[in-house]
Amino acid sequence: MRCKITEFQQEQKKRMRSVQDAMDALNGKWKIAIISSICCYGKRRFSDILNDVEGVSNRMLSKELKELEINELIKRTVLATQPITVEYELTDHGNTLQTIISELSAWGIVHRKKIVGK
Amino acid sequence: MRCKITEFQQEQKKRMRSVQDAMDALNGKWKIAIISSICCYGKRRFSDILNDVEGVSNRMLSKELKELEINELIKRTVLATQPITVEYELTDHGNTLQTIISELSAWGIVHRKKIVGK
DNA sequence: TTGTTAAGTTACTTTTAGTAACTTTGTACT
DNA sequence: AGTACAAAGTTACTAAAAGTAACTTAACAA
Repeated sequence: MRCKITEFQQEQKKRMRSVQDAMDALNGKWKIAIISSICCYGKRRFSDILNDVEGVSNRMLSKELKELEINELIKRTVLATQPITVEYELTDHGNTLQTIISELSAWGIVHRKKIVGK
Repeated sequence: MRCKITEFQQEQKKRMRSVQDAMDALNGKWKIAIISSICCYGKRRFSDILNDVEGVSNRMLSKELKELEINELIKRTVLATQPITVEYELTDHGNTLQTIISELSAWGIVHRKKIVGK
């Protein structure tokens, strides 16, 4: 019987847990795409994001934006225009995702070449 | 009427598309966690991954592993032990996800401090 | 003969995502 | 005055994905 967990194994457990913590905030089919839309432009309105993110519906966009707001990754601002527009932007915390998104983008290009575009 | 799409906008579109390409390969609640389990240990058996990834069921693990194999991110090897064991390891292509996973792990730690562990 | 192990699969239920139509508020057109 | 349109959603309903629990297969050990 194993009585002592190695330091290495404990490290892996921590690593696994933190990866899951990240994914809990970013799960859902559209979140990363939504963040990258907002990220690219700085500020972005509901209908702009709806256009940027191919395939997302207004229902899903609304839902995912709410969850991103709860996780303090984006900030929602209602503008007193006519008709009203709503602007979304990344919080400082949301901005810390920039490197991850850049790398995902780079990886996506390689992956498409390898799998999709054979 | 806008007749010319700016170069900047075209760049963003490409960026968005490649992010989606990446996410298409990595979607599903458990894929990233599964990859990081295999990645940490080099080679990992079905039951090991089942243990590493907290909350995943054997049904889901089986399904996600199949999809990862289709996307050529992991390699499956049946060993002639008794009872048979199956080893999973990252392909070269799968290994290119290492930096993304490390960054997700680092981000997850920061995020937990900010949101969960307040 | 019964039990155990690894790596799954099957049948069934619950949760999540997708679709399409509707809402609200003010402005512009006829 | 009546109709239409726009932005940012919401609602009711359907389809797809994920979760649960029990079952399978093959070989070996008690």
